[in-house]
Amino acid sequence: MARPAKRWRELYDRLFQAFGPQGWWPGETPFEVALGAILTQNTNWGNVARVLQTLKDRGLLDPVALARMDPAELAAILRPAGYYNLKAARVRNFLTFLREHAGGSLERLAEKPLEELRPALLAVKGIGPETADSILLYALHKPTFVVDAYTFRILSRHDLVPDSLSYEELRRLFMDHLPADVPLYQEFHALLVRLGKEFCRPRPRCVGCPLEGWP
DNA sequence: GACCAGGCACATC
DNA sequence: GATGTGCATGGT
Repeated sequence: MARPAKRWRELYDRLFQAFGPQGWWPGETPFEVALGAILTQNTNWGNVARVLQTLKDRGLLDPVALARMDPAELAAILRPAGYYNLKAARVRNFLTFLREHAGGSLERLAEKPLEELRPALLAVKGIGPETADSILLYALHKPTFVVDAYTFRILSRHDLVPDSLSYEELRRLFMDHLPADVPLYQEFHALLVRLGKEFCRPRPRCVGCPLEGWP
């Protein structure tokens, strides 16, 4: 988008003014955040929260404990989050990645630079661009922008970008027009999700949307 | 009962 | 590169 950098900041300011700070991501530890990122793929967050609570109650919200579990048993616990067989495999792929790259520690993983981590995460089967960027931004505090279905829908519905953009193109637009600021990226994405959930839904169309009349 | 939800891999053209 | 399909539960 040929839109100047000022416009991107204005979009953020408008959303922040409308909704206030979102305090994302929900999760007490970086590992819980990363796990949530995988489990919420194309899935309502409420279903994911239920699974995370079960894991927490059983003392399983831990890389070592999860890796020790029988795969079928893991899948059974993930059931409420949907795609449970698929997600059990994806979680296990991530655990293997974590062990091989950082001895199972997200704190140690965070010591590596973004430029190295992003391609490495994307190489994990089951971790695509949105999941990778969510883990990087919210669990590892790396300055990468998270694009999701809400982001596409909001920007295209309000004619802020052409709807032909790819994930990477839209991500670059945000990053090229905003400073590499982790809290800013975290809030911005969270605000877009908030807007998407409350107003910019598939049906009915936006009513009373804070972006009406903007720019 | 249809539609939706903070995707991804894989096949096919 | 674009498009179609399978994966699955739970809320509205």
